[in-house]
Amino acid sequence: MSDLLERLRERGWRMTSQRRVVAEVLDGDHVHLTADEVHARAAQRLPEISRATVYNALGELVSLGEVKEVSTDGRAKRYDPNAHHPHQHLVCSSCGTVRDVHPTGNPLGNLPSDQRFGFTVSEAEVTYRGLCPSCA
Amino acid sequence: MSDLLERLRERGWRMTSQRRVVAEVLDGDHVHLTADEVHARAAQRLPEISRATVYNALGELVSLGEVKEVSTDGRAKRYDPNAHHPHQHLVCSSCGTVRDVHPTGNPLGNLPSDQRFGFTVSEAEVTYRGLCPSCA
DNA sequence: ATCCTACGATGGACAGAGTCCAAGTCAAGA
DNA sequence: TCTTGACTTGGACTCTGTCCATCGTAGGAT
Repeated sequence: MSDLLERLRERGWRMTSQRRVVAEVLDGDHVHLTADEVHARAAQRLPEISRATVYNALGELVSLGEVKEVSTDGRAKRYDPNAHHPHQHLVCSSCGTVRDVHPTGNPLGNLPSDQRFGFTVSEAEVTYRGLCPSCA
Repeated sequence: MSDLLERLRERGWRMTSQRRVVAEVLDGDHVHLTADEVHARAAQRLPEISRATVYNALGELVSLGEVKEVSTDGRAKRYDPNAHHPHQHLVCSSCGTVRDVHPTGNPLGNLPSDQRFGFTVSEAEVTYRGLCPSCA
């Protein structure tokens, strides 16, 4: 882990204290923070950091493919740094907790060509919903 | 089709002109309108209808299980009246168009119990993404 | 057919998430 | 150390959705 900073530097991402803090907050496995949560954690280390900067940094990390945007409900998007390891999400319908899961099979394979309607399909995103142990 | 009104009446849904118009706008297959789009279409027939009323009606239709809420991106939710026929969605990453699709297999079956982490999993939602013919 | 009343509609204020912009600041190459 | 283009800031703004007090009306009761 924690080679996120490393990779970003190698890719020529201009490093500022704000960007470093955002990347550090996101680094790790099973992290699914909202932009506001990222901002709150970043602000613990760098109190003056602004929301706009956090949104900018997150947007760039997404463009760079280092972080994935996940919208599990209609509420705030979550940012998942585990972008290099394909996985799906299991979401608690009650409290919103998110777990990374690895289903069997390839979801893209389940869409026959007569169901693609001329689309160039590039991705299949599966969201499992249910109640987590604490909420059940 | 168009027995949506019928079903609602049978279920004792108090019928007002506003609710009727909302239900009529939503009736049909392959309809995936946002709340604002529903409001706009409803307002063509009933100019004074308010946004709050549309949101109320949509919320109730969802509670009644007659309409499904779909959040394909982080933006506005879409309302899918095709709730009685299980299906998944194919979304254009560029223009946001949504198509109903019927993949093979049962997505819930692809999540082995050692990947459920104690959750009571009740639903699997698959979103295929790609470019539609016009955007490709 | 008319009356009652509880349920529904209205619209304006409010809230949460996210974007935009002009002005100030700074990382990093020369 | 200097320079400059890229980055940051904070406040205003947009979009989506919710809330609430007040008014209107569907539909059962008479």
